Amino acid sequence: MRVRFAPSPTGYLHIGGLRTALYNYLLAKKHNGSFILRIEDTDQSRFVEDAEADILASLAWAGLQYDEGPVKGGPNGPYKQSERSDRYREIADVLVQSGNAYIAFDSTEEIDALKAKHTSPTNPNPRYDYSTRLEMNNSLTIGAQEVSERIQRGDEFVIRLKVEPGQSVVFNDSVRGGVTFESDAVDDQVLMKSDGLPTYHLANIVDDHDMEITHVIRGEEWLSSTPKHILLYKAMGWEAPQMAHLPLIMSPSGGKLSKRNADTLGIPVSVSQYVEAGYEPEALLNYLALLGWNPGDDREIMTLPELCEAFALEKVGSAGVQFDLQKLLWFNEHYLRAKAPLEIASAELEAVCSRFGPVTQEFLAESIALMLDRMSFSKDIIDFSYLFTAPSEFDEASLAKRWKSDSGAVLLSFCNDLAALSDWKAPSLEASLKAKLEKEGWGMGALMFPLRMALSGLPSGPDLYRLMELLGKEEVLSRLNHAAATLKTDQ
RNA sequence: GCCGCGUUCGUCUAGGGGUCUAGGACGCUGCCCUUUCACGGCGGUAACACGGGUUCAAAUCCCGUACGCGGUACCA
Repeated sequence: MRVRFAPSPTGYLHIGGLRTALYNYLLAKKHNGSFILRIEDTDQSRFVEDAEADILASLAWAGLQYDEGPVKGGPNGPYKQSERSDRYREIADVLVQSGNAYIAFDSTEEIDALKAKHTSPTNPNPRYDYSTRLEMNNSLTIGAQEVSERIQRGDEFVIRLKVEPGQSVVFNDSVRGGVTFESDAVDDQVLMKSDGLPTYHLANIVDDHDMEITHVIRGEEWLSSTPKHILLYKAMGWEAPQMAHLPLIMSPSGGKLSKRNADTLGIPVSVSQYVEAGYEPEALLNYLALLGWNPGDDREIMTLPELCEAFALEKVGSAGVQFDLQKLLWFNEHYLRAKAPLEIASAELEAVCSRFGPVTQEFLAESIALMLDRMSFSKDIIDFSYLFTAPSEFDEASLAKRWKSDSGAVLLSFCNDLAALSDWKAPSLEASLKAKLEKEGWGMGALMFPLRMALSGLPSGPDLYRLMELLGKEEVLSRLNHAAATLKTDQ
């Protein structure tokens, strides 16, 4: 089994593209096959300079390693279509020689004129096909002599697929079952553009054949182009690969998840945006795998090897799927909490230090261990500033409600107990606090709230004893004294 | 317009004639845990697009309608 992911460097890798790559990867690995990466850069006008680098970087980030492809190479290279032009030209010539394709000289103006002529309310999009091609300037209507003269002269021309009407093009799709198109509805697609480069349709089938691709897994937007590809394989006498068209990923507002409608909903569409936002690659992959596929049981949290093991094209759904950022977030939180605090700390150390000054990796790891249950992304740790510096603001609403006139005095009184405490560990701190409550006859809230407020400036947060242990005696006493001094007269 | 594909809780889905008073997950929500919040645990909420068939029996098969999506380029 050999599959390929064939993105076009006309933009950064799209989240839907990553899912297509993932499904290809999963199928290949499931069957011990090869996963090939091919760059389809045949459109010079839409070429984006750093798109290819972004595609490679995004796949690497996701951990989808390809067996053959650009940079890495392989037995069927090159893996960039711009470097395979001769081969496409060769095949195009074969198709013209065999009568399955023809040369056309029509200018854009002439084609526009054809369309204008045939446009009517019942036919809003006239095609260049069997019904109109004899009205045009092509090797079907011009003598062979003149055709070669015009080519000699340097006239621009394209090569079009000659689609004969009256045939049913049938193919089996692994996701959708049998699909039938009538050739009457297929136009004489351009195969070679006037710039000498192939269109997707030609390059794609030539490469898939030459690279011995056995399964084509791609987005549903290609479904209606498939009859052209089937016809092309037939014209060349090549066996077509097994087809599988994946359901499209839709925006919650409807339609394809495009840059525009996703951005307004706060949904990133480029993989690089997910990298930047701090998503864990395992989370994105796991979420994407389940977007249109399921393992056939109730499992949801699955590692890449588990996904490979369970994957089957037959379990891929055929209806479009809506992207749900909230569920992705759930996956992300799950994977984040499964990580070692020290590992997260090493990733975030630089950012934390540059914001708050020197912090040791050990201290950061302990802070993360304390905060992990309330983090969604590893970078969230930086938002808990009170771990690294004394609070400069205190939540006014809860202060007004719960800071009593004696709260400052309560804090100072407890400070005396704490100052005498030698074992600065959470259990001792808890024992000390409870002893204080008992001795003074205070309720839990009378001390807990002022304490939390003084230490973090917030009415809620992590376990206080552990927080106090983490901050250390000196820092805690300093914050308590400061709060008692500054907050006492407010109310 | 034409061609193609699709339609089960708000979302992702299980289901493939009787086991469906339709299961799981996210979300939302109640309770428990807890100094608080979060995490976690236990509950709740909510769906077979519609209309005809076929059948003893239909979410499941067939037809039609509606709706959605894709395509209709010298873009991929």
